[in-house]
Amino acid sequence: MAKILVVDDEAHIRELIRLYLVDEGFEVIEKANGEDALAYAENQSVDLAIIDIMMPKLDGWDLCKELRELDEMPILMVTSKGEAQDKIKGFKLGTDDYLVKPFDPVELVLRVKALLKRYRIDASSLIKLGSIMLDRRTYQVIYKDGNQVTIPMKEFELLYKLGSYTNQLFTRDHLIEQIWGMDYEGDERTVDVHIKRLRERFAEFESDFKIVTIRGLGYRLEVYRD
Amino acid sequence: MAKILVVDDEAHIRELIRLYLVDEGFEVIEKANGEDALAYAENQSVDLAIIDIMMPKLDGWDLCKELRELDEMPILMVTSKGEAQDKIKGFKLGTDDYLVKPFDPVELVLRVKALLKRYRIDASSLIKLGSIMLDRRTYQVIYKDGNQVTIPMKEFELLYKLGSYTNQLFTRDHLIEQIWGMDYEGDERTVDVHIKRLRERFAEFESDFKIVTIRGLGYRLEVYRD
DNA sequence: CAACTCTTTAAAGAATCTGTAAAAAAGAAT
DNA sequence: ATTCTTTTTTACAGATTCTTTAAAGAGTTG
Repeated sequence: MAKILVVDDEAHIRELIRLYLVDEGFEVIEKANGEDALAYAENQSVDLAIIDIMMPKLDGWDLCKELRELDEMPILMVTSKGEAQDKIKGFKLGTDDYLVKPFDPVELVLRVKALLKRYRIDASSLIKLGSIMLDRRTYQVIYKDGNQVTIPMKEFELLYKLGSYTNQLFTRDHLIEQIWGMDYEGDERTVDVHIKRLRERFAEFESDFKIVTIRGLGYRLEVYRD
Repeated sequence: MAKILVVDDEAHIRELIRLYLVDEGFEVIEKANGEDALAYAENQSVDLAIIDIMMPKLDGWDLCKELRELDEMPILMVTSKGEAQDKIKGFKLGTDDYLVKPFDPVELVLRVKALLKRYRIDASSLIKLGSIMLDRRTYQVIYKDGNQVTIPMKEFELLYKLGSYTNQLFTRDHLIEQIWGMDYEGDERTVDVHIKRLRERFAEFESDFKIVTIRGLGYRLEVYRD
């Protein structure tokens, strides 16, 4: 399920949000201030962020801006009453939706779901590639017999990305931007090497799925069975 | 490419927007009022809408609301100066972005692209030639059974070009200019060789489509069935 | 710190694609 | 029927792109 970052300095508000979201099967990460939230998002992927505007250290708007630079994720702002002016500001910064405190938690859940849908984010963190599965939460490969194995991070991310959109072409550019980050300076051939290792590692599953080279363009993952 | 609905009662604004968008390869549908726009969107699929707020009949906000109910499409609002209040209203209705007139067309294009990316929309340009299809995004041939195959780039481009305007004559000159670039120095016969390769590759689909030689002039692609 | 794994780089080796040139075939024209 | 023009076919060499390998660098762990 989707991982949601909840940033608010009031613990009871976070608790309230968490309760409702967890109930819907979402994974919730709580942070009390923008700084902690940013530090987390820099290392871990987050599918959606719910951010309170008024916060110590890094405030909601700045966090929003920073997150936007990290990744194209949907952001839901929470404002206190009487901050109308802030709405416009948020609008400009590219917030996707907002709620005014006090809000109905049910509406929060609805909006979260709508945003995930709008961003075409597939909530499940489990991907099935023929007889194996990839679990994004643990970065593990799960075999049919239930065996779980950890594989190198980059390899996992690459396979996971390709597997998230089977049959779709990914250019090396695109993969590097998505996995290594847009500021990556290195060689494009790095992708090739990881692809090679994945092919090697999963050679025995050739009849389940295969990474296909599209000459001059990139790679594509084909799945042959469920 | 993505199809964009432009709704504005001022013809010259529509014209301006159209010029820039078409230049980027988008397909543009112009409508002068909300009613016409809605009627269109109800029957034809649209990837993104650019809507002016002030319009006769059905105004921008109402159109926005109606479109939202039709389909989850990104909407870019265009406001005239001094309608600050409207921004908040639009925000609530779930507009995705906005621009204030007069705007820089280049920025419009940037925002359109950002929205399409955010919504994960990349309207692929598919061409159908009898029982096979060509996907420009991936440079691949898609067979009826769903099999996707990569063919050499130049061959693909040639077939794609011919297939984009079936039955229309293309001189070698024209093809070279379009595919190889106007600065291409090489021999015209190169086209012939690629045509030969295409004919060979798709020999089994002769009853679907065929590349016909027009002696002394060039080539033409005929399609025999849908 | 030494051993380990993971990641990246660099470069050689493979595979594939592309353009050329020339021979063969086909189509017009005389 | 012969000649001329244009297209098709063939084969190959050069160019481009991908794969593989090996080794260095970075980061971790005992």
